Amino acid sequence: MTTNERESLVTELTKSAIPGWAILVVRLNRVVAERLGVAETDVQCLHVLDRHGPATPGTLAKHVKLTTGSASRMIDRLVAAGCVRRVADPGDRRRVLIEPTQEGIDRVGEAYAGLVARTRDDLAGFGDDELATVLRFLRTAELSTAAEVERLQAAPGRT
Amino acid sequence: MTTNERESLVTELTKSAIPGWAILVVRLNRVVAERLGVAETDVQCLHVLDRHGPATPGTLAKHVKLTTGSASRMIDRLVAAGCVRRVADPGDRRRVLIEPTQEGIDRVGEAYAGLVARTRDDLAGFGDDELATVLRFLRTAELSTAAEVERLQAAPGRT
DNA sequence: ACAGATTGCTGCGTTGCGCAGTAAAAGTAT
DNA sequence: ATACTTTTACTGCGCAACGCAGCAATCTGT
Repeated sequence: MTTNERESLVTELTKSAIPGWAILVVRLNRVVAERLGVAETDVQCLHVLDRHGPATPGTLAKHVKLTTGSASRMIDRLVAAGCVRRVADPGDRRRVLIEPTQEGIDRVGEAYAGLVARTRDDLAGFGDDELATVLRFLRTAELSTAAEVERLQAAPGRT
Repeated sequence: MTTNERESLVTELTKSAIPGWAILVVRLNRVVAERLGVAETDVQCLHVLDRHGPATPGTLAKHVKLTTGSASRMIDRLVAAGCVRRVADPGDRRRVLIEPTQEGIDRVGEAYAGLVARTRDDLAGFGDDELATVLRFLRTAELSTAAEVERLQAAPGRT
């Protein structure tokens, strides 16, 4: 039966392939943080800035799941590392906008250059429609993962 | 030109889709660790045990990129949390094998049950051949990421 | 103008981690 | 058989990241 073959494919994806890659993604994050000389959370912060543009410390704290106090320290580290810069918000003088410096952008880009090159090589083995399929999968997976993160954070106790 | 379309696909994958999902994977790891009441590294250890079976503290330390001393503490935490158990190796009395307990397996399974369910729903929107494509991509990505992690760890300074 | 909410920033304690050192067991050479 | 080296896992110690609680500055609504 083809339904069994499909089921085994789905199981292998959810139980093996996706977790298998996820383990390495977390580990890569750790190695990159060490290389950049910042904490793991700081790397996440840089990614958020890269994807969503400048943000306030409070917004960043929510994105990387930190308290505002810890976010202040995180920003201190990133400023000390020369990766970001604090900019006063002219409209609201309480607010401070965090934006990446060119040096920070370059440093992150260099750290991931090797992986990007490898990935480009990998993708050469896929057809155009296959690339579209992979992209579609990644987008949906991102949404589902985001939703699950949100749910788990909201859920108070066990289950 | 179709080569430009393909190039934009590749760029979107390497610069947006893959990092976008990776951010959430790291964040999910953090949330799951909080839920299980252990450190983030401990969750990685549980994944390694789940994928490769029982291992010694030294092996686990290498897999999660920790010193043997820190691995001892990590195992202490996991034992205290009821997730793993120390078993003496009869062949080599120096060695200790770490194996997950049933409770640990169940706890981890429950933590990821929601995401697995969502992912299964997502995969329902893909054809059989598309699932095979996604699986193939994830496997190659896992290998490339592993190679890059290895390289970055081996590389001493900048670059 | 006044009260309350929002935003970001500091002490303090907790905890995870690396480093250095230790003990026990296995391997190896004379 | 004995002595030396290697391997494996486990402890003090210091450092750093994080949460919590509190604070000052600023904005907003009446």
